Amino acid sequence: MCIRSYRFVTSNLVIYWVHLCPMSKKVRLRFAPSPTGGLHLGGVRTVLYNYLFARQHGGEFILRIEDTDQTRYVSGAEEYIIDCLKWCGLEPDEGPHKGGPFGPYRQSERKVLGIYEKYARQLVEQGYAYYAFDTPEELEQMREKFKTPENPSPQYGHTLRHRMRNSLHLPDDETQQLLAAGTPYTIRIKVDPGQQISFTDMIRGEVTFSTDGIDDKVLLKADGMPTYHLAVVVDDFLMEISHAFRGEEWLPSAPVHILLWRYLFGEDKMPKWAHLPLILKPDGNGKLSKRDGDRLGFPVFAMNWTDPKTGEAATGFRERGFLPQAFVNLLAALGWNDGTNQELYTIDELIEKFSMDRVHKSGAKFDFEKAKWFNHEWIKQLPVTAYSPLVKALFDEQGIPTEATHFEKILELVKDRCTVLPDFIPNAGFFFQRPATIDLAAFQPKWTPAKQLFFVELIRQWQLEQGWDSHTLETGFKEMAAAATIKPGELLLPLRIMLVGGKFGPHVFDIVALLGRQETIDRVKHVLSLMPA
RNA sequence: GCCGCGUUGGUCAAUCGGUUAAGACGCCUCCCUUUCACGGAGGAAUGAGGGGUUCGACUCCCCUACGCGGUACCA
Repeated sequence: MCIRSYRFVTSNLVIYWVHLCPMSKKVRLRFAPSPTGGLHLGGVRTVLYNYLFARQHGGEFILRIEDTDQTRYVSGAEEYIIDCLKWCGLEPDEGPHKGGPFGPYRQSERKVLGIYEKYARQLVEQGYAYYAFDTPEELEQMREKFKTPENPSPQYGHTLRHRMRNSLHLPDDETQQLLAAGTPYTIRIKVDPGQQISFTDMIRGEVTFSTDGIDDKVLLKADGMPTYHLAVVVDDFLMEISHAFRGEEWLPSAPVHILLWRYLFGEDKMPKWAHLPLILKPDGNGKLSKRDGDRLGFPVFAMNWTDPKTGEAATGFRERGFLPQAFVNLLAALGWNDGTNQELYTIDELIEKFSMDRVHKSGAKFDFEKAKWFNHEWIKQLPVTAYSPLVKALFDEQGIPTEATHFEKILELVKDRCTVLPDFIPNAGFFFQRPATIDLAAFQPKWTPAKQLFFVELIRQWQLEQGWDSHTLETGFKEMAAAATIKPGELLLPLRIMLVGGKFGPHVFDIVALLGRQETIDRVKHVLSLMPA
């Protein structure tokens, strides 16, 4: 990049640019999920904050698939994640699905290239890591053996590693023999006690850990795959990541990553870290999980997800009838605000106003009521053309014909009363097909022959009616009511019920106008025929 | 157990040492609407506890409690 700029820039500026180049790192962020299942609310929010920061700084947003655990790999999960990002409008600039200059973007493919192994061996040579030959069973025995009430989970670290089978404590020739014999091994980082490791988190400020409590994490697994710890730092370096935003659950392992940066690439090249607060379950405590959604009746995944192994299905916000604009908006607001009273933001406004230092430190309980409020607001504010195809698809699914020419006018008329997209069905369905049930009981007790007569006369009038707009229809109706000496209120409710089937819906004469002359008359006639003469 | 992070109404939250401690969701009341919503006007409801520092603490420090996260050849 520097070289390319060189040609187009005057010599004075070149000096400036070349001088600045190593310092002013291009802004590059990444979302690095494991393809193990549905994309959780918290995951999408992590994506969002990454995306907003990247866009705000004219940088790039990268998708990297961390599929280093073959036992947890779920087929289809990667495509699903990509689809979710697309639905949310948070599309990466680089990723496994579209390539880019820093590929491959799947860690399993990068592993084949020997990338991680190279760095793992380098660490061993430098004395920062070592070979460990302990089998899973041996590790289990160790944990069992050294477990005490005070220390229920003994760690493989400076206090215990001398009792284990590793290149640090085995005689050199034995290590060489084991290696030569092809004995399975892992490579573990050697963490020396007695050091303080500090770093500045963009949300939390300075955070300090002592190496005393950090174990010798496995870097390279026996199958040759890197663990997360090795893979993130190697890939963040190789992909020139400038800022790494991830969930708070990673905070405790940050010191391991910092050590790795120090040993491998230099701490000065390390991305700036931010550990995002968790999204908590609405009741009680703890991380929001899919189970909470099932239990409390709301989605936690962005889109529908069915686990291919278990067949277990989970509904998504999309299928529940959320608009992506609302989904992104509500996620942005969960843990961040700009200090004003504004709550509704477009993605462009978010890009402009988002700032990491206004992200909360503490987790937020998810409130589905508030989430629905956001959606409701977006349905009301957006022009119906923004979502009418989605609504049409919903009607199609229900087998409700929507050939009516006024489709969008109808949606416009009822959108204020729709919180999620499927709400359009009960609120607008009666425009397209006659109500399945008619709440006769609501007006039958007060029904009189005079009213019956009024409606018969009304039909006759409407057949002759010149104009067919809401206002003239209403005045005509009221005049007739006056002539019949019946209070309009006595007639309005029956009319409404004849047309929509119940006590709901927009202004009656708006309905009459949109329904059209023939259909309105037919519906009135039909109900009249149901009434005792 | 140990390590780390956190703690303002039921929930999301503003405040960055001096305010009657905003606003939103939800809830309640009223108005509008001869339906139901939308909308409008009100209302109830908050700084975990204890010590400091300070003329003054929700804001700064310490302790305690509580919660969360981590403590895997999972991410």
